[in-house]
Amino acid sequence: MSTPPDRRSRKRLATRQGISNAATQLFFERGFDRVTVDEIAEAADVGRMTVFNHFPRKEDMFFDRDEEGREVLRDALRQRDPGVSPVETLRRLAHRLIAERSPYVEFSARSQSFIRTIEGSEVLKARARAIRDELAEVVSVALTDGAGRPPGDPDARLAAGLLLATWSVAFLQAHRIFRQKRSSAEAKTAFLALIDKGSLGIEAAMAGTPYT
Amino acid sequence: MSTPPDRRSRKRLATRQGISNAATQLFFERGFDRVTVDEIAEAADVGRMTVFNHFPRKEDMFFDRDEEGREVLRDALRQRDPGVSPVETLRRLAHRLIAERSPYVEFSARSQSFIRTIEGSEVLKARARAIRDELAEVVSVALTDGAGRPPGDPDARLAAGLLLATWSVAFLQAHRIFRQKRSSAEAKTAFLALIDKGSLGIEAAMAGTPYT
DNA sequence: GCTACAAATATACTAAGTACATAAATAGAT
DNA sequence: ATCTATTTATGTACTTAGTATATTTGTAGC
Repeated sequence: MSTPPDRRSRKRLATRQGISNAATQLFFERGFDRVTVDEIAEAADVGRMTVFNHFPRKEDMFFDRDEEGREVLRDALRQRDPGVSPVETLRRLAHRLIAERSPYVEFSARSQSFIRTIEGSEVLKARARAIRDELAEVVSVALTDGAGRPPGDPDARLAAGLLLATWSVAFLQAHRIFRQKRSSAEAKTAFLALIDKGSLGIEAAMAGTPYT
Repeated sequence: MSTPPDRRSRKRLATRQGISNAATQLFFERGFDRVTVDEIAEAADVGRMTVFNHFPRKEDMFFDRDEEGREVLRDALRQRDPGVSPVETLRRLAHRLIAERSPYVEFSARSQSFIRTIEGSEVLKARARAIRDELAEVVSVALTDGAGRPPGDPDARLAAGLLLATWSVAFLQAHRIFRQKRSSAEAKTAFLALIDKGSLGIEAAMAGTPYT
């Protein structure tokens, strides 16, 4: 979050931010598929190759903070209370994110345009699914790490898959509720209810494994 | 499965099959991304536009039977014993598919090249994820239909998401086991063990809903 | 054989992404 | 302050998937 020391890095970051900002605005205005990379380069006042230099794929300009999400999950599991199961730890993380009004679980008019932009593009939906799988991999590795087990343990993979499925359904459903009822409170309630329900099931599935 | 009556349809189907066969062989030989549509057209001895006429996207030539999978799930849930829960119905379907040596749950050298081709291409992995979501949607709709509930019910979506996550992890894990141990029997055992474990958790999560 | 229609094909185009070469800016040393 | 090495930005040319549109060819029904 802090500004890098040398000018070179600062300028590089500024260029990147400029591209990201220009791209995001255009995507929100006209939809991801109706914006060309040439237009983004034009709007950001940089060369076309510079765009691809910072963002290998067009969709990376939209999802430019996916590493943050991975970190949140890793941190939560790394610093977990040994007396609390990983699944319960992530359930509590969901409640904490809501309580702290984290932007990750914000259900508002602004977050709606984000979701609607994704839903309007097959490319963005594909990337969102890929990120979901990447997050499941992070959780799976964190689970085996925490339990002193080799990575790739089938039970860890199952737990991680079920967890991300739960979060994914809860997240999307909360956004649907907000869209229908225009109520952030109801969306959050629905989100947590689904997280709790899913977590309960996962704990049951994992009974007897080192991840309980 | 039966041959259509008129010559026109037969020829159309033959053309389609020819393209699909040529494409599949090339994909297996060199990997999906290393085969161009022009080469496929050449190999199938048709024009390039004919290829896109039958398969809107390149990846549709690889996954050309995804509708079958949807049908299997729909049928299983439609014809289920009312005394048996949907989750249990699908758990039994998994066991039946294995018992009947269904090609959907075949773990062999042949199925390995299929999986390896997918894993070697981001495009194919993306399509596989999309199909997973489509299957979840099918299950979700079947669940609400069967329970006389409006589609889009959050609990149904959660159950469907958890189910597909379970099947997906079980499927991939079974293929990993086969790759490591070269044993179809061990792969199948691992597959069913994960299906059973996941199903157990889903039943627990859904306790109290109409889907139990 | 004539007409209607559907399938196959040709041509021309758009846009993402890659390969490769070059120019400009900056850091670090003298 | 200037030279040098390195990083960043950029230009040019290319590949490939996918689309739009028109045209040809083959088949069905009369």
